[in-house]
Amino acid sequence: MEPITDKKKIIFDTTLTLVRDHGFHGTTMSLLIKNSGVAAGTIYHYFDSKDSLIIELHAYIRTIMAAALLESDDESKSFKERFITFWNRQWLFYTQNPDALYFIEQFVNSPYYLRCPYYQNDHCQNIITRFVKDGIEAAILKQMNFKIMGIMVHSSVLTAAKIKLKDQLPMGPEEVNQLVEMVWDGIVTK
Amino acid sequence: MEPITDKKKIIFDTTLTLVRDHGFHGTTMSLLIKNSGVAAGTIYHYFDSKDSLIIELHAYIRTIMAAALLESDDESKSFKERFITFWNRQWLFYTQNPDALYFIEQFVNSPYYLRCPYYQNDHCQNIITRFVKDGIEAAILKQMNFKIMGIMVHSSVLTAAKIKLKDQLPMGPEEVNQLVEMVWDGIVTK
Amino acid sequence: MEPITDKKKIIFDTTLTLVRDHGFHGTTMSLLIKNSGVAAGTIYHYFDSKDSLIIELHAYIRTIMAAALLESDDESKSFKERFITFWNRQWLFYTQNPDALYFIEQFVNSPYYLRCPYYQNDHCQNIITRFVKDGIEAAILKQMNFKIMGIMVHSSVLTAAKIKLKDQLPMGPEEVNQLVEMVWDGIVTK
Amino acid sequence: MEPITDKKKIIFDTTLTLVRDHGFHGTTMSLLIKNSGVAAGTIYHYFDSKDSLIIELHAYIRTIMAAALLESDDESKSFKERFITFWNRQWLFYTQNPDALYFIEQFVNSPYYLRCPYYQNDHCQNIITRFVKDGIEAAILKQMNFKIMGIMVHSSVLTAAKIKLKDQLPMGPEEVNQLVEMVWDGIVTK
DNA sequence: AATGAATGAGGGTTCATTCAT
DNA sequence: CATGAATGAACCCTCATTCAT
Repeated sequence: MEPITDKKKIIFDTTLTLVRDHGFHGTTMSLLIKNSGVAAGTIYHYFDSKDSLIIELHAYIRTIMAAALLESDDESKSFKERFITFWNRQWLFYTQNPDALYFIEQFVNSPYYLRCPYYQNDHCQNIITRFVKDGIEAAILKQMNFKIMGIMVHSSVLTAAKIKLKDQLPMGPEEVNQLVEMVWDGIVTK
Repeated sequence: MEPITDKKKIIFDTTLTLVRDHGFHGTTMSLLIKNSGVAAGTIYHYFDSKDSLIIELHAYIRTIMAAALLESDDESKSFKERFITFWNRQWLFYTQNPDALYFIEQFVNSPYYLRCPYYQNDHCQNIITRFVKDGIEAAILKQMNFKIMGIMVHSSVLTAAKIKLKDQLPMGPEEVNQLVEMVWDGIVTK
Repeated sequence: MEPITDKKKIIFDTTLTLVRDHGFHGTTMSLLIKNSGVAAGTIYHYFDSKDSLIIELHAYIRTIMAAALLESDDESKSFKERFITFWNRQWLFYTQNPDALYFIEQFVNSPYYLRCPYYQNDHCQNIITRFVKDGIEAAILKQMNFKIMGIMVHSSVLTAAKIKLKDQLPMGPEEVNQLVEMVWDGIVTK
Repeated sequence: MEPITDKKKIIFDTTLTLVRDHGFHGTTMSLLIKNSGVAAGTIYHYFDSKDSLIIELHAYIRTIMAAALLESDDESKSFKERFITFWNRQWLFYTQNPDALYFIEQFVNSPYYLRCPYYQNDHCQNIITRFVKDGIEAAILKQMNFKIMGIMVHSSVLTAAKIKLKDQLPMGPEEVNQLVEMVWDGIVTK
C-alpha cells in the first residue's frame, strides 16, 4: 500500500465520522467536501469515485486493524490464554474504534462488499481464523470447519462490541470475561 | 395490527426483494413503482415517506417472524432439547426468508433503527431472550446478564444463517448440529 | 346565479380561508379536502377543476360584494355625501371581509383573471365607476376619463383597507375620514 | 450589495420574464432551467431554494428601482414641481419595467412578502414617503400620518401604471398629467 | 349525491462528478 | 496539486384529477 498522504487521511477520517453520524447513505460527497475542507476536485484527484473511496477506506481500516491485532503472540502461553488475548485484542480494537466498527458493519451488509477483490476469503478475521485452525488441528478445539468456527468467534467479538457501544447493557471487565469464557467453552473439546 | 391491504402487501414484498438486490440505498422509489406496479401516489397514500415505509416494513417483518417463532414449545422436553428447537426455528426462519434476513441486517446497522419506538428493548430476539432468562434462573445456564446472553445466542443464529446464504462454506444439517452444540456448550453451566 | 347548495358554500368558505392562510399557490386540493371535510369526488362534482372553482369563487364574492354595496343610495343627499357613503360602504366590506379582500387581490394579479369572461369591463368596481361617471357629467368632478377615475377611487379604498388589515399603522375613524376627504379633494372640480 | 455574477443575472432576468408570462406558480424550476439555459444544480448553487430565489429577486428589483428613483432631485424647484417629478419617475420605472411591476404586485400579495426582513418598514416606497413627510412638516401637505399618505400616493402610481400596461384605457401624457394633478389636489393643504 | 383509493405527470431539489482555471 | 463553479440525471414526493363503489 502506498504511503497515505495527508489529504487522503483527512478524507478517510472525515468519511469515517460522517458514516457514523449519518449512516452510509447520508454520507454525501457535498457533506464530505464541507466537513473535510477538501475541494471536490481534490477528492476526485485521489479517488476515482465515491464507491472506490468507500472501498479504499475499507481496505485502509483493515490495514490498521491488522496492525493492531498482530501484536506479539506469546506462543509460550497456553492455547486458551492465547485465545483470550486474541479475542480481547479484537474487542479492544472495535471498542476503541467505534467509527471503524460501525463502518465495517455497514460495509459488510451492503452491495459494496460484493465488489471487494478480497471479498471471498476474508471477513476481516483471517487472523483469528488462522489461530482457530491451529487449535482444531491440535485437537484442542472441536472438530469442525475452521472457517465457520473463525467466523463465529469473530462474530462474538463484534456482537459484544456492539452491545458495549450501544451502552444500554452493563459491559465491564467482568461481563467481558464471562463472554470470553462462554465462547471458549463453546469451541473447546469436551 | 390492522389487516394489511393487498396494496400494502405488494409494496412490502417488492421493497423486500429490492433491498436484497440493490441494497437499502439502491432501492429507489421509482424502482419500487416500476417493480410493484403501484403508482407513486398510491404508495404515498399508504406511507408518509420512504423512510416510514422502511420502518413499517421492519415492523411487519418482525410480526411475521414472531409468528413463526412462537409455534408450540413443548415444555415436557428437556431444556436443552427446547433450546435446540428454538435455535433451529430461528435458523429456519432466516434461511427460508433470506430477504428478511438481509433487510433486518441492513436495518439494524442503519440510522433508521434509532428511530424505531421498540428500538430499546427488542432486537427481534425477545423470544429467545425470555427462554434464556428462564434457563439462567433455573441455574441450567451460566450466571450472567440474560439480555447479553440472549443477544449472543441470537447473533449466533444470524451469523450461521448468513454463512449458509452466502453459500461459500458447507452448511448442511451436520454443520448446523455442530453449531448448536457449540453454542449450547458455551452457555450451559459446567 | 343558481342557488348555492350547502356543500358549495362550505367549499367556497374553506377555500377563502385557505387562500388567506396559505396563499393562492398553497391552497391545494388535498388541503381543501382535509379542511372542508368534503370528499375529492364531491368537489369535482360541483366544479370542473380547481381553476373553475377559483373563478366561480371570485364570481361568488363579487355577487356578495355587489349586494353589500347596492344598499339604498339616498339621492336626496349632496353628491359629496353620497360619494362618502359609497366609499365607506366599500371600505366596510373590505375591512369586514378580509379573506375576500386578500382573495381578490391575489386573483386580480394572477393569470386566472385573464380567463374571466367579465375581465374586460369590470374591476369589481362598476358601482363606484357608474357613480363617478354621473359626477363627471354633472361637472361636479374633474373632466377626465370616468373609468380611470373609477379605478383610482376604488384603488384608494383597497389600499386603505390593506393598510387597516396589516394593522401596523393607525387607521381609526379619524384617519379614514382624512382619507376620504383627500380622495374627494382630488377628484372634485376646483 | 455584492456584485451580481453573470449567471445570477441571467437567472434573475429569466425568472422575471417567466413570472410575467406564467404567473408566480406557473414559473417552475424546469421552465426556468429550460429558458435560462442554466443547469438545475447551478441555480441551486446560487440560491438555496425557489423561494429564496424569488425573495432575492425581489430585493434585487428594489435595488434597481431605488437607483432609478434617486436621480437628482432639484431642491430649487417648487415643492409641487418636485412632487410631480417624483411621481413621474416612479411612473416611468413601472411602465418601462412592466415585468418588475407585475412581479412586485404578485410578490406583495403573496405569503413570500411576510418572510422579507424589510417587510415592516418598506413598501418599495420609502423615497416618496420621505418626500411626503417633508411636505407635511412644512404644512404644504395635509396634516395626516405621513406613512399612510406615502402609501396612498405610491398606490396611485401603481394603479395608473397598471391601467397603462393593460392598454385598454387611454393613458397618454394628458391623462397622466390629469392624474398627477388629481393626486396633488388630494394631498395639498386647502 | 357522495365517497376516497388510485393515478402518474411533473413538482422542487440533491446527487456524484467534471473541467477550466 | 488544488480549486469550486457548473452540470444534468435522478432523487423523493405532491399535485390535480378520476372512477368504481
